[in-house]
Amino acid sequence: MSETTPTADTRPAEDGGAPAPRRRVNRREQILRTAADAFATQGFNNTSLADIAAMLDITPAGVLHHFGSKTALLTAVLELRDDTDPAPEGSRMLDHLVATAERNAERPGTTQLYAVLSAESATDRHPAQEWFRDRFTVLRQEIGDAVLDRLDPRDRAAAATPGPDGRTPAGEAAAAIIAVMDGLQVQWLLDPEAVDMAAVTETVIDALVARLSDQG
Amino acid sequence: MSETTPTADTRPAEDGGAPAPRRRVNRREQILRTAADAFATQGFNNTSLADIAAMLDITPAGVLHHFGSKTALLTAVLELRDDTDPAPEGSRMLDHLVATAERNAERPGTTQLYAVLSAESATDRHPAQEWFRDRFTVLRQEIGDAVLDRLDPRDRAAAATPGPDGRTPAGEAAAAIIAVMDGLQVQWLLDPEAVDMAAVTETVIDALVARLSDQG
DNA sequence: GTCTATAGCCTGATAGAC
DNA sequence: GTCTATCAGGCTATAGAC
Repeated sequence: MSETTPTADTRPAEDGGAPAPRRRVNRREQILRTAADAFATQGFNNTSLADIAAMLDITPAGVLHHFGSKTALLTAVLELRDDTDPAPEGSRMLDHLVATAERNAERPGTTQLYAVLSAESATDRHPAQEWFRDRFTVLRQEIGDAVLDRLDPRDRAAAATPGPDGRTPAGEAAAAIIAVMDGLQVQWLLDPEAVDMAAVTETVIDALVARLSDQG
Repeated sequence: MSETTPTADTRPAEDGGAPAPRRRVNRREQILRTAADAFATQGFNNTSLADIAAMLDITPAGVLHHFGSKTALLTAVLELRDDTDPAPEGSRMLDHLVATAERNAERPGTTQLYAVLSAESATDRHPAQEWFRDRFTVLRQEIGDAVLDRLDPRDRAAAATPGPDGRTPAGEAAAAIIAVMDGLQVQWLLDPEAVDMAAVTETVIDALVARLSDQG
């Protein structure tokens, strides 16, 4: 996934055996990080190329050179995330989610980026619409599996059985867990003192798992 | 809350005893509905006064005449809601929430309006920030009370007891319920087939109430 | 009370310099 | 490969016509 193509600066220095100090990374990546920051704090629609350009002391067209369009820049920003967030498989993933909620409270920027953009993407013909739809589909699947993994084996079959609408109880629990995390982010961004994202996430996961275990 | 000031058209007709047919309502309200629609489908930042004006066959300035600024128009749109959504008190409110989720699936416009705007409001200095912060505060309180109301009396004290951070278990459950509803809306807007908002909302409410009952 | 004309700024993107 | 100059169009809001 590495869009991180090194420039000449990353070559070993010719004047010695020491590794090059990487004074300046690729301009492209510099723009990417700046844009992520701007989209997070202002939303995509409300951020202009001029805003981003100004932070880097170049002109808007300078930004466009590297990405071609504002939409392409957004796509690149969203894909940036995949590198930095490795999710474990199986039932440990649920613990990972709680840890993520905890970490999110320390990184308001990233939290804001996804909370704001995911909702914004639900508007007509938004460029990030497909990206978020796919992301939610994958997440529901993965977290649904993780929920099944945590269940007692004899409860597992029932939770994995689709109803007439094709949805499984485990899948619905997954949708709920994702929804709680996203919804809490908005509440927390507006009023950090009012909610404890990690604690509430954990409570909901436990409550849902307990419910899937009690059914019989 | 009635901003609905009737115009001359709503006077009883002078030519007979029959009530006036109200052919045309206040222009202001006409604009309000159109704006709500536009904000819902495009987001606030991505909607121009020209968009709204075009739907009414007037100029952007014609819109501004009635509200003074685009921000004021947004505020008016948000306050419109209060008229049409009476929430019952007590534990019946939880049933009302499930019913609301069900109704939301039939009104994509309104659903989108609040899902998109609430997240968008979490960006820097957004004009609707205070409105949504207050709204969430009130909702957490009301739904927290409703949760307490549904509990068995002997579980109630524990659920209403604040921890060291000042938050009560019932309040956290309330935050979770609101979060689930909001988060589900985004998933549903992006992929209506993938989630059943009402069913999942009900599941989460039941699971959380059960958990608050089981604690001892 | 209702709205248009117009101003003045800001937008994303193309064409082309180095 | 990196970026600036420039453009045509869109933006909100003021001033004032009816």
